[in-house]
Amino acid sequence: MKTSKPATPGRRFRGLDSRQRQQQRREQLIEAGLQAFGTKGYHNAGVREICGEAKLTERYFYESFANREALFLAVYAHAIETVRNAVVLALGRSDRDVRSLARTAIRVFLETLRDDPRLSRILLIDALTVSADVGRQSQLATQSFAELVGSLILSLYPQLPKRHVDAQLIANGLVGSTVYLVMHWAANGFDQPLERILEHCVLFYDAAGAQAERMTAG
Amino acid sequence: MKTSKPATPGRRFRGLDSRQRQQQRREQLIEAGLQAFGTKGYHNAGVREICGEAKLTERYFYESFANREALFLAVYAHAIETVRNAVVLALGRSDRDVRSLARTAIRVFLETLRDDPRLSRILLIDALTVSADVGRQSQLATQSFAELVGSLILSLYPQLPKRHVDAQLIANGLVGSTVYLVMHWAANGFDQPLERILEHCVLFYDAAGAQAERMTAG
DNA sequence: TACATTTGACAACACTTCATGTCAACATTG
DNA sequence: CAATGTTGACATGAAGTGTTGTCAAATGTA
Repeated sequence: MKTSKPATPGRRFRGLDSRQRQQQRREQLIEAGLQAFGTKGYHNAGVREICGEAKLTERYFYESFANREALFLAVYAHAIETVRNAVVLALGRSDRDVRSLARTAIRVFLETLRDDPRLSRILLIDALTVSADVGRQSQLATQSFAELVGSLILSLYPQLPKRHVDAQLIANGLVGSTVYLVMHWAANGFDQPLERILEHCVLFYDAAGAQAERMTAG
Repeated sequence: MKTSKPATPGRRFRGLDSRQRQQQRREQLIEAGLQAFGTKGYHNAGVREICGEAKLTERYFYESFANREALFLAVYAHAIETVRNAVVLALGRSDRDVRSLARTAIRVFLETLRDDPRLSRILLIDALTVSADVGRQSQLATQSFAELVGSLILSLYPQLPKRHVDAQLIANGLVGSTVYLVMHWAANGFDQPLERILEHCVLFYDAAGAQAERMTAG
């Protein structure tokens, strides 16, 4: 790098020192990446376009990111953080009973993606095809979520006959049904009311729960 | 085009007339596309590499396809045909009872994708990000499949309270759970035995069916 | 054998993108 | 104001890709 940052705060400019300005530029780029990737898709958004969107020049792009993939990774992390924050925030002021906890979690999930459709493109579609590296990363993320669901199932139905049924696989299937319903919802422009989608999402969780109960009994 | 095909069968070469040779080259290209797209992904497989894989030169590529996307479309159609054929063939010699029909269908689906992992990459991942056009096409395909499942549900539970439950949405969720389980299975190298995955797939169909029954009763 | 057609290897061109570099204009401090 | 850090617009080169064209060798036909 030619422009190696000094350790000092640097001269102030527009009320901000150099570190703050760089941070601000980085955030502009992430927002621009969210916009570009989230609307046109990763493979149809070039560095030039992203910089135009961010109102910054290419030089500042490479100041913060080694390449386009690195930016996507940051955008992806940002997107997943957005969703996660919304969910845990809502869970904080929700009931304690597990069923309504799950329901609010899913509702907030749906709300967040509907309110910013770019997120769904980033999280559910592009993340799989950007690169092998990003693909693994995204798999780990959804996997950790599925594991949460899995442990929830196990805590609710500890007697599950493990020889025949794997709570982890059930959790995966549940995540899949939810994700797929969201994808379909988004693909059709979020035309149906959120409540309707939500009801069908939880329907699967209820159905799986009932099935689990049936199997622990029999 | 300079090489405009004559309507006549043309001279014989290597025992085949021109039309047969062209057909054969086309199939070589589709097979090569299946290999390249299915292993490295659409966005990481160039025309040159595909031609190398097919042992043909670029000229013959553009003889059969206008561009890379056109080839992908053909590969996609081929892949979906492969799966469809396997499923309907198996259904032909299966029982009539609906549950075992569904089970064999899913089993053959799983077998086909396990025996050729390239198919799952093409059908489940790449199809979404190649282009808006291909994306729509793939959505239509899975949608038509979901509609089949949906009509099946309706025929089994005609009393479903339509005001609150949409058989189509349930079908979508079921497709999603299956697809997701397969993706996860494939991503981990098909390590778990097929029967185990199959059991968990049908578990969701059973669970949804039981739930539907519960709702028609109540 | 002589000739036409088909083929394969590869050159060539246009085009795009990434990534870095140049330089004048601007803002800030002393 | 002068000096210097900072920015934006744009040039540039390297590399890859898609697409068309050239040409000699191989393969068929008369």
